[in-house]
Amino acid sequence: MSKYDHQKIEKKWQKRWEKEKSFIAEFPSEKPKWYSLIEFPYPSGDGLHVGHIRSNTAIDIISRKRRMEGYNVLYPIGWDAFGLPTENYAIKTGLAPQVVTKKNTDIFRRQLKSLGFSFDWDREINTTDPEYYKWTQWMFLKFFEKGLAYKAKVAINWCPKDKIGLANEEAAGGVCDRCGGPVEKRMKEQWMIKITAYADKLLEGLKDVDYIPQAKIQQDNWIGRSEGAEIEFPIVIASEAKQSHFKIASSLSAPRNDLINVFTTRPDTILGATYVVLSPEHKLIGELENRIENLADVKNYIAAAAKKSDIERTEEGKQKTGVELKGITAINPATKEEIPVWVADYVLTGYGTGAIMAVPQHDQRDREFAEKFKLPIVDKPLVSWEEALKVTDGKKTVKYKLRDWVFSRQRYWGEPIPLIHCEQCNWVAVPEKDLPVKLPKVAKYQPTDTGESPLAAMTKWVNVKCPRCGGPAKRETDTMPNWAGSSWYFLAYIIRGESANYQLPITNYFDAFKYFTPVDWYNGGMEHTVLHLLYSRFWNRFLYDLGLVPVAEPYKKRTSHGLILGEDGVKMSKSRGNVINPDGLVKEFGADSLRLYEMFMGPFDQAIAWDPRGILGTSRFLERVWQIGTTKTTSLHSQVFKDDVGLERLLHQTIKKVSEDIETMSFNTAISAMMIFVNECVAKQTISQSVWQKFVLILAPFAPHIAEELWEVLGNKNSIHLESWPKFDPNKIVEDSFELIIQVNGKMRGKANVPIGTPQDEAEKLALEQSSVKKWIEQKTFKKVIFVKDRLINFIV
RNA sequence: GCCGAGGUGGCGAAACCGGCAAACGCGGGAGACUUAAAAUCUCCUAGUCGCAAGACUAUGCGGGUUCAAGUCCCGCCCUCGGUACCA
Repeated sequence: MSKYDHQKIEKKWQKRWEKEKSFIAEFPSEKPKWYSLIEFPYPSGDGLHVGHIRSNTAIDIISRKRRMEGYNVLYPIGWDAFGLPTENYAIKTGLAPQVVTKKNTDIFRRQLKSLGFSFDWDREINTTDPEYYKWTQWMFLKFFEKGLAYKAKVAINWCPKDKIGLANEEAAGGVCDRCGGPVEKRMKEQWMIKITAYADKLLEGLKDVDYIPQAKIQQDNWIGRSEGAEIEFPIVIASEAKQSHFKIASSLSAPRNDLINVFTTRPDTILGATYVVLSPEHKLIGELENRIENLADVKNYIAAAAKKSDIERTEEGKQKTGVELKGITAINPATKEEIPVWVADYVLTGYGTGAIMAVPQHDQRDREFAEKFKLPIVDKPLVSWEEALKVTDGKKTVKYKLRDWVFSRQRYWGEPIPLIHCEQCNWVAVPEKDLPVKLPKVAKYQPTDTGESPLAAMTKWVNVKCPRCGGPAKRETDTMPNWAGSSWYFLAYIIRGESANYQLPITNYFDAFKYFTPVDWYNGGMEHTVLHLLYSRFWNRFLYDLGLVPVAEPYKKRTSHGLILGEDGVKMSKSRGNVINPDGLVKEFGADSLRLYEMFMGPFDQAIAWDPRGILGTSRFLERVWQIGTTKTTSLHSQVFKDDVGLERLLHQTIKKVSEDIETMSFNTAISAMMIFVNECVAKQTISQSVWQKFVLILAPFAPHIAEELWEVLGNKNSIHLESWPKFDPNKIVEDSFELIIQVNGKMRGKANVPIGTPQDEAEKLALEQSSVKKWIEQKTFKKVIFVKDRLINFIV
């Protein structure tokens, strides 16, 4: 009896897989394809997180099972390496982000390989590789070319002390996380991408995909399509003659400063509209400035609102704030009544028209506001939509919550936006032959104190000739958001398999796309189910509309894993000191034990706290498997065993359970079923080889190293991943008896072991023979007997 | 606030379509083996009352539907994810 030497055996098989290129996806191939995808990691300086292992193992299990089922599996890996943490590290240490990224990805690669994931390492990608971002830039230029990229003024977080723009995370709670000072809002010109033009397509696409329902709902709600109406409320200015301003707009298209255009999803409630509310950023306020009698109050209020984020504005719950615009009123176009106009930050600029008609009788928020400021709440009858629109001259419109994508960052560590600004020609695309526009080396990674990216200081790099007219021009110095590179990476893996340096043009890869896409199963975190998923669906849909990719929806199926929290039940973080380093666990218990524990620890889709003792259970389980596999079967090779019907039945039940549970990601119960099987084997003197062999096969996707070794011990020459997935025999899983539950008035009073298929009359007879049942029934009369076949009998007395 | 998910023993959890609540594992207890310890193996382990047979109470809280509710319905409370520049 020798102990299982995980260190030696795991290394042995990892070497062999690498040498034999066991997990390389082939193209072209006669086999059916299977494309498994995990969200490629951000290579942070902290090293691999145990959470990565959870998601990677789950999809590894599915990928390995699919190979055994005869598929040509693509399960790729790469690095989503642009982003803030690396940049901030570079700012602090002066080390180039390129160098830091190289170091971090080397660590991640070694760690991932030590866990035996069946990745196709030949297709490894890195979003910060200029050959990779050449494509990201090329695709951005397609958006530009099609008029979907445009410039607009957008509010950013600005620290007036540090003189830099801040990410939302760096400005949490309205405080700069560098200096602790207050953060302001500042308007800045940014590149935008018109994702809103795809709102309906993105909604429709959801109908055809197999996402977990909450992911679909989140996407649906985020896009937030709502049908309503725009209705214009004429303005009355107290200081002027009222009559002259009492008019309905003749043209709805031209913006006018004597009307407030509101958006409502409930035009039918118009008779109850008792005031109008503008968002603090509404431009009418500026235009009517000299007519507002309490201008100082209004300006104070607007300044205070500017300091809050949208979330802060609305989350202060029932404490609504606002200021009336004194001297200005509006006319309800349906009732012709003069009603007050307020400014309040519960109305958001970005949604609808930035102005609402308040109907406190029908809307909770309006009611709270009205109650607080003693505004009238009237109960007027509803009218039909048609009537409302007719009497107000309003028009039906569709609005979306979805806003356009802010695509600029004033940062170094991102893809340079490949545009050049020329005084004569305005914005001009960098010609395809000049891509990629590489990130130049800079001395400082800190944004400049005008809020521009550090690239702006590279005058040599910035000043170029206009590609169109040859005149003096300047490069765009903004870079792209981290979302850019991850929006199309599932295509990059396919390209990378055909061309190591991702040669353009994209049309070369259409056949490979046709074979491999869509991704058959994409797993990721719930934290990505809105933004990343939506951005990449949009990006792919855009390429599809250009005829460059063959499928409209990139991901056929989407599932989500739960976060792994620290032992203390909170998110793992360096500062809390609750981070688990997988290296030590792999060394002490082995990759298979760790993989198994992470799959066994709880339901895959739920957040769970790390239990440092939990791995002991799966490690003991594997040790038992090893002992059985090396003593109870192999030493008795040539012997003929009497069939053990009970164990064979359990084997087939286990194959069924494990096969099904993998598909529903119920890995914890699959492992529990395998434990039950192994516990049963422990009690046996000998186990027939044919039974044991099948068990090793179903264990293989979970614990591939030990399974390979035991497979070899059984006398097999080929790797276990070349074998077929075992099928259960439906005839062999059937039990012949079951425990009948006997209830009286719904309470369990007895049990009886009876054959499957026992009819009601027999069950009744058997039940009433039991003294423990009888005493609850004696001297009472039956009202009813409920009989559930092969399960229970319930006497109502 | 809004959108989404969750709440079951000392702990992680299981429970198909409404049908024995607590499978499997961790921890704990007792025993075997051992000079001893570790490892391993066997048994016990929701709570209360009871000598016992057993009875009662239990799935965040309060109601409801049902022969029967962890599961379905209504109303709350708490925790987590997202909230558009963390990824």
